[in-house]
Amino acid sequence: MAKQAYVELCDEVCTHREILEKVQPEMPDEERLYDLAELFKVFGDTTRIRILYVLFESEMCVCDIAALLNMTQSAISHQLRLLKQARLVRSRREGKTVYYFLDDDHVRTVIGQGMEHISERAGGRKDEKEL
Amino acid sequence: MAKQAYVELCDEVCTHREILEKVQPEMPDEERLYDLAELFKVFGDTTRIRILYVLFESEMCVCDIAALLNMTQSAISHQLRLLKQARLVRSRREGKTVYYFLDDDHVRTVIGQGMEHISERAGGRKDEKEL
DNA sequence: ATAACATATGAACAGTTGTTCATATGTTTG
DNA sequence: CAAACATATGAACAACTGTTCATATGTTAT
Repeated sequence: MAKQAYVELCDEVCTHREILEKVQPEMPDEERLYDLAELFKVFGDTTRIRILYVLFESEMCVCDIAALLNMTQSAISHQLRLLKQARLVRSRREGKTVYYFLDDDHVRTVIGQGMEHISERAGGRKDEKEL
Repeated sequence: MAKQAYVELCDEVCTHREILEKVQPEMPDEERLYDLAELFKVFGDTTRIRILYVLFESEMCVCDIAALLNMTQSAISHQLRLLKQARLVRSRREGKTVYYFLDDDHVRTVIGQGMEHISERAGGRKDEKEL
């Protein structure tokens, strides 16, 4: 009922110390897991996803992205800052305008895998291997 | 200042209709982009990331996950529901206990790529190709 | 049927997040 | 320098999210 002190697994029915001993050493540090979640949070917003998609095609300045996505310059600028902090985009200044572009290819892979995943939904996958 | 009616790009300095015409047809439907962001939102939480990592090793019942992560059964159950709705995990009942396991391999790929991305941070990458 | 256990779920509350608005910074041109 | 333009940023507010608590559902054994 209350919080378990150590790691008191549920009765002995379903769980075993064996699992614990197998799983725990494989877990990354708390800090890494936190950073990972922070990274995915950045992907977890429609505006930012749209920005990234736009940048798939070509580098672009802030006001263009704003125009393309039909949003205010301020909103885009705020989001670009987050994308930059997460190292998903970088920027380059040319006179008054600042061009943003994708940082590395993990962005493409991650988004690509995500797209695949949500696409499978529509497809078959009716087979449940359990009862 | 106010919202642009159509797609009025920023002056003519930086932007061009060409870009617009190139980018816009490549953009997925709003609905897909929304679903994609929703998917990544699911990855964007430490608890859920930790659950997924635990399930990398082996299927597991709710109370075991709760014990391993030192969280309440309720909290884990709520999160498992989200993971299930996102089709990242599935479940299988065996008597009183319900076992959860990873649904497909996109989970591994996505998390793997995410890990790679945050790891590069520590590494080199000091080269800025622009001024 | 009742008790015991594993899981699921609704309501509520605190903490977080995305946008807007106003304004600041930085750059170019006159 | 001042004006014009592109971008950045701080404050504030509404909307959303994760946990907790209480309780419901489902399963097994007595």
